[in-house]
Amino acid sequence: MPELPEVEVTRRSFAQAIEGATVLQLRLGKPLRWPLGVAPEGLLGGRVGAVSRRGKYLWLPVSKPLETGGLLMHLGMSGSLAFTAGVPSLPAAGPHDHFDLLTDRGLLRLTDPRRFGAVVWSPAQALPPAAPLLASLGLEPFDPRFNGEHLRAGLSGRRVAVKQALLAGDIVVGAGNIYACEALFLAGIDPRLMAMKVSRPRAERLALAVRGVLAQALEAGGTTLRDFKDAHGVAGSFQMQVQVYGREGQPCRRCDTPIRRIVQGQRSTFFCPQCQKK
DNA sequence: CCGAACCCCTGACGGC
DNA sequence: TGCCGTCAGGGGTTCG
Repeated sequence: MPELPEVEVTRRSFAQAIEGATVLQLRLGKPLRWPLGVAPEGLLGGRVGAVSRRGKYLWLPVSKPLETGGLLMHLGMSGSLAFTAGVPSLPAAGPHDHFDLLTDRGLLRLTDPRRFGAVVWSPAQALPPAAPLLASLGLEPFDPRFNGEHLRAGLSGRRVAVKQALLAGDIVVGAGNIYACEALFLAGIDPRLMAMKVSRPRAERLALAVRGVLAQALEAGGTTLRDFKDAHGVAGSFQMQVQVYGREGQPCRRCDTPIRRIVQGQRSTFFCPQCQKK
């Protein structure tokens, strides 16, 4: 469910509140994608640092006098984080609450029905770029180095559809299924176009569209199609601005042609057959 | 190395 | 109501 804007909105909604907190208790529910990788007691007494983000991963540093590391968290398809200030002890956990970090500032709780999400301990001081999970990630969309040239270089030589190349996340991170569809619409590019056939000027447009749509979504607090909420339970509103995603059969907002839905790499793609060209 | 298929898991929804 | 197929905002792993 969460793409970069939702993850970043989540991060911003609790980073300040939890920074400097002391870990009092850690409770695990059902297993997530991978084991935590550290004994929960090992984090007790640790101090929470500044929460950061890489792609759709959150990094929550926890330092102790003798050891230091952090929690690398991913929300998968159905995960969300909630931070409740001033919780004195662990409240009862629901069937989908799989990770609770109780601190002296409040409770950080990961709820994830499908359990595609993850919380993994990494014994690193800062967000570890070499961590296996992060090693092959592309540039951040707001990194000044992410531009049309970078995108064109990343797409070159690839025989997959441009939509799938965007989703792969090794050129630029953060655009998931919604925003990849939206960016391709904004750039006027048919999602089925082979990646290597995207011209230089179109790569420029696409880079701007990717960055633009993610920025807009961020500003709108993310997209809430069904259940996204930030760490304080606030929903996003970008769904109001969506041009193609989830709009199969409905008229294109620009030209009235019915939006089409196709399947690429086992995932739905929505596009306007009139506005988006090969 | 690349690309495609498969898989993890649960819930919601539409059709019969 | 109940059952079944389909779909879902991600992405690592495996196979050809």
